[in-house]
Amino acid sequence: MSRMPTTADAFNAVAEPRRRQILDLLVGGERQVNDLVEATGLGQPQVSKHLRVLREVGAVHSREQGRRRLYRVDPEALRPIFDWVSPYQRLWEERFEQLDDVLTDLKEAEGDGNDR
Amino acid sequence: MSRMPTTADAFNAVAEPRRRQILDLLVGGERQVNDLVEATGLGQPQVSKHLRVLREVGAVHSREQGRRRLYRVDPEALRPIFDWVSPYQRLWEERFEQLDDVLTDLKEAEGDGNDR
DNA sequence: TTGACATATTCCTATATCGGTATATATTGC
DNA sequence: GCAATATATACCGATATAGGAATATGTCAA
Repeated sequence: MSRMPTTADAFNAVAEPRRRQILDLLVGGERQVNDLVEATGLGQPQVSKHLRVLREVGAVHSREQGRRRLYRVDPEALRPIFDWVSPYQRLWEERFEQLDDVLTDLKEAEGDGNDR
Repeated sequence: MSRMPTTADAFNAVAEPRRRQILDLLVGGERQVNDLVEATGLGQPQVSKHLRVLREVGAVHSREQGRRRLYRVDPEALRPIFDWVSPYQRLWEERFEQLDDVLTDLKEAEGDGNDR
């Protein structure tokens, strides 16, 4: 077998930095494709293809307005990513607190003359 | 060009569900490879290869103990994912609040003694 | 030393990608 | 209808995968 398709889920779709960039641009509001082409510096077909992937995982939706197509972000599709990664945040925060404790202890120990 | 290597960054590394599963198992504490093989049902070489990818992006570290190798998770490597996705959480929460407001308004419009 | 155990690496193959270029499909305005 | 604009799709080429099987490396124990 090969690697999982980019359209398999949000995790795969968002692994590509250009697609994250596009989503970040859409956070500012609806945009048409040409806007995104200009903002990203990518070719128009490339942007359309990235949008297709994002559409297939539900991360964006589009609405037609004459000959242009307006895209908007659907943050709900990214929730599984947030849900998965959130517990790890607790871990690195705990670790930070432990480091903090160590530093506090060092400060206290500094009281008499030990170097460093 | 082709798709970005899985070892390019944490986003690509965790796009593979098996690797997320392995990380989730390691949250419980250090584990040796055979443990992970049994817990995941994957083949031993597959697990070793996944661990290699996770190591290369810094998501796990290993320590040798005799003939076994103990792996532990390093949550810090996942921080960029959390940082990127967090702002989107606000968006879907806002949306939820809006929905909530709508529901509240509907309730109020309904008029009389209904409990929540 | 020899054999059993634990882990990593190599080779193979099918597959899905990504960018680039060219082209197809609408839609608008004259 | 025709040219111009906006977007999507098709085709190509190079590449990196993921699982499977076989093998290499390393360590312990009798």
